[in-house]
Amino acid sequence: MANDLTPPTTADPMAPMICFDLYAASQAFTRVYKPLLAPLGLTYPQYLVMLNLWSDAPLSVGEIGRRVSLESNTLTPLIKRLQEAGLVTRTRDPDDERRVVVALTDRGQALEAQAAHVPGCILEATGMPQAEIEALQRTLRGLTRTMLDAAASK
Amino acid sequence: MANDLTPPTTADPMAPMICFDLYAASQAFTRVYKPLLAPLGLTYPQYLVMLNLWSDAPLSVGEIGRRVSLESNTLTPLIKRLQEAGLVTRTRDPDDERRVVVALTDRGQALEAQAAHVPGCILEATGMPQAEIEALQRTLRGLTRTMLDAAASK
DNA sequence: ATTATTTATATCGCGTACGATAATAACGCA
DNA sequence: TGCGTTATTATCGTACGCGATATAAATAAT
Repeated sequence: MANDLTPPTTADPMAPMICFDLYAASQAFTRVYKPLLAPLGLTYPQYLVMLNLWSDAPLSVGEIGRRVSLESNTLTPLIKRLQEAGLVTRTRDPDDERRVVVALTDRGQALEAQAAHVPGCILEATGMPQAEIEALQRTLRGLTRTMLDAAASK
Repeated sequence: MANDLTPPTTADPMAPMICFDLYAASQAFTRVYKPLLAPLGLTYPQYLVMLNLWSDAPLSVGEIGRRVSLESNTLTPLIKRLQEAGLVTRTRDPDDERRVVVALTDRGQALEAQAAHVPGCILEATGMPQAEIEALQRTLRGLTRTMLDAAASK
């Protein structure tokens, strides 16, 4: 650790931090999403949940969680906020009283049309051709799987 | 055990979400970092701050914020926790009383050696050769810049 | 059938993120 | 000099993200 001549100034401690680059890119997306989603009254995680409901509602809390990689400790309050906003309903599944089924209200359903322009705006903001984006997605998914496996095998 | 990699359904609403892939990859890193940093008593954002202090302490709050892309609303409580842990000191800059200068304590300084193995563990967990990681970093940094420019120009 | 285990949500606490705002110090200029 | 402006940090409120734990329903085991 102690060395008197190595230059700490030239070595940027953030330079090798791939995780930081991922974080920064993710935050940059959030900034682009925010002005698009704010008029709809949605945060980005809420938008991800609504995307899945627009596609496949009704869905249980657990099924939503599997799709957006969140668990009930995050999803329960998030979905309650969507409920308070009048976008979804939460009801116990009669066939399995453990489950809570989330469905769209008319207002929640109607919001889909108002959000239709969002994906195009995001794609445009990336400034990358679709093929390059898909290549990046493949790289990221492979990396994610490798990291999760590493974390699991400990 | 929350995990979904490839969409088995035809119309997966998450499929085109590059932002979600970034988020998932970032979370995967967090899971690998956590068991490495927990013995040091650090969270990942705290580790990023300490990295910069190990390299260039003392640093003002604003300078740290510029390096880790966080502002005082997040950094002030974070650094106070580092202070309560006995790792750093916070003092007003006599030359400019607006600034708060963050410096390392002996314990904070000593922690660098205990964290020396972390970057290597992360690199190993990615399973990617250094060159490929650097290529990914370049892609992400370009994308980040483009997105931030898009957000600013709007 | 009773008990044990698993599954599905919910609750709690801590630590980020971040927009909005406040408080104080330093600076620019008439 | 005085005063408006900018810069730096802190405070507040809302919303995630997640580990740990709790609760209740469904299922498996004995």
